[in-house]
Amino acid sequence: MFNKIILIGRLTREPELRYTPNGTPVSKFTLAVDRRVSKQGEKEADFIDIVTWQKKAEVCANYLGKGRLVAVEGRLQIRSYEDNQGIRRKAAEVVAETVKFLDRAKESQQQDGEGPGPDDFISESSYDDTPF
Amino acid sequence: MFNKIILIGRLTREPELRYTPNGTPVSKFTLAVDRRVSKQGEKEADFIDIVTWQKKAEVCANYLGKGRLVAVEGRLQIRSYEDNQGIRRKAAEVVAETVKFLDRAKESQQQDGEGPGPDDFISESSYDDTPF
Amino acid sequence: MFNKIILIGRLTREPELRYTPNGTPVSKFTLAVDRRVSKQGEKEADFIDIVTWQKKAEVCANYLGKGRLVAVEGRLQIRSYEDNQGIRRKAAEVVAETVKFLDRAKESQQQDGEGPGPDDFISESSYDDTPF
Amino acid sequence: MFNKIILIGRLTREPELRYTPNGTPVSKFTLAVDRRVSKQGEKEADFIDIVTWQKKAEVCANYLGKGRLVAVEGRLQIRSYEDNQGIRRKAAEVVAETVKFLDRAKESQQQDGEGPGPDDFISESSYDDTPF
DNA sequence: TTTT
DNA sequence: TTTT
Repeated sequence: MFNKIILIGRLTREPELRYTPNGTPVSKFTLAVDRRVSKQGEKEADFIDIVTWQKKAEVCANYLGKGRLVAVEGRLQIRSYEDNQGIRRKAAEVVAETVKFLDRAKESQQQDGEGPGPDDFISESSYDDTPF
Repeated sequence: MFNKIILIGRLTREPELRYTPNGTPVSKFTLAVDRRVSKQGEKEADFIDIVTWQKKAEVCANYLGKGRLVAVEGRLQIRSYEDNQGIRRKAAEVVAETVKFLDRAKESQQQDGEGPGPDDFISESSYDDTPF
Repeated sequence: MFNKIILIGRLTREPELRYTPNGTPVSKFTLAVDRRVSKQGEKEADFIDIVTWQKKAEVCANYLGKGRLVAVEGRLQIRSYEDNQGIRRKAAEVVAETVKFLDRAKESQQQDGEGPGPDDFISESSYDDTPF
Repeated sequence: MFNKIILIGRLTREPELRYTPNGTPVSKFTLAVDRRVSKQGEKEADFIDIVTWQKKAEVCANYLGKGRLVAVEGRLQIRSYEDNQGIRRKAAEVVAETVKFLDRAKESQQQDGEGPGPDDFISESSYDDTPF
């Protein structure tokens, strides 16, 4: 009925971009979201899978890379499936509605020109091409 | 770094209450969070596991039951573990900081008097006995 | 860059519905959002102005009334204006993207049939007719 | 009953730090939160007042400055008061529970050593000294 | 000005 | 495995 999650964290790897049979772009990446640091100072993190669709998927794949700091707004989705050994598993992933870039790419990471920086927004409404 | 989730949904079962070896109460339940209804009107839901600690755990166990409507605010936690067949699994659960009751218990569900209703809050701060 | 607010509270009055010169429906109402109850038990609330546009505005005006419990998701907007005495004022209002009905209308409040209840959602995406 | 706001924006000025008669630190600053950029590309922002208390107030005053990028989590509070001309006014402000620094201070802004950077959190729970 |  |  209501399902909203907001995360700030860093990408643990390059986003991977795929296309569904009918050509819809999907990109996936994982966010390391640090937990409150404990008194002893050990750093712990939750590694949270993110999925984005459509134009956002392509923008993320083009401009984001390992280590980049982003804010993600979306909903938590739980999928039940069978892995290739026939084991029943559950997957939790955040379907991103908005991905905000909070730092700039390092020189070495840049692919084509500047790309969006900390003042730009990759959101459903601005890049919207969703057919639903 | 930032991890906040807000859910509204219904309990799929009675909360289960346990105690850690040192006596800390923990309660667990599952929330059915309906997704946006599709055009064809089929209802789909995400079944999201919730964990609460301390006093909140006891209040939830005492007053909540199957079918009750609640709002939960907390953080998404991803744990990695090995099940009893030695299979590596990941568990996603929401650690609740606040649980708000959005409807009243049915007559038959009430256990002891009225219990909290839609204007009461079960939160970290109001019932707080956390030692950390 | 990111601006998201989530409120649960009760309407302090009937929503008022207007139309802009070009015919866009706008409805406004105020939400009483109770603060954490203090130890002494005095109840305090924030009275927060809500604005909704388009179809949502009409649905809210048709089905909501004084005392109804709702969840609102939106963004906080600060407008600066001059009142009719020429005094510079600032207005804070929440532009609602989603309004969720969390209780049912009382018999006496119902206008036409049942209307949406605690499992229905009035949201941008479901009732969308926004031209932007 | 539930009141949660999450903002990402930049400080429009240095935070101002005061103390209540009984010595509690309070700091105030304003956040410029850019709205979705319109098609025509004109930049608009909401200027939102933030209040922080206790240790957080001092940390913000010590380490934040004009232009810094932060994430704020808190609740929206509406206060009614009379200004010094006797005009009835309403003030909207966000009482911050958590302030997260999303960029590093510029060389010239640094006051004492490094200070918190994009991986640190100034939150109720970590710096907590609240007597309530 | 305010809701249960 | 699932709630209204």
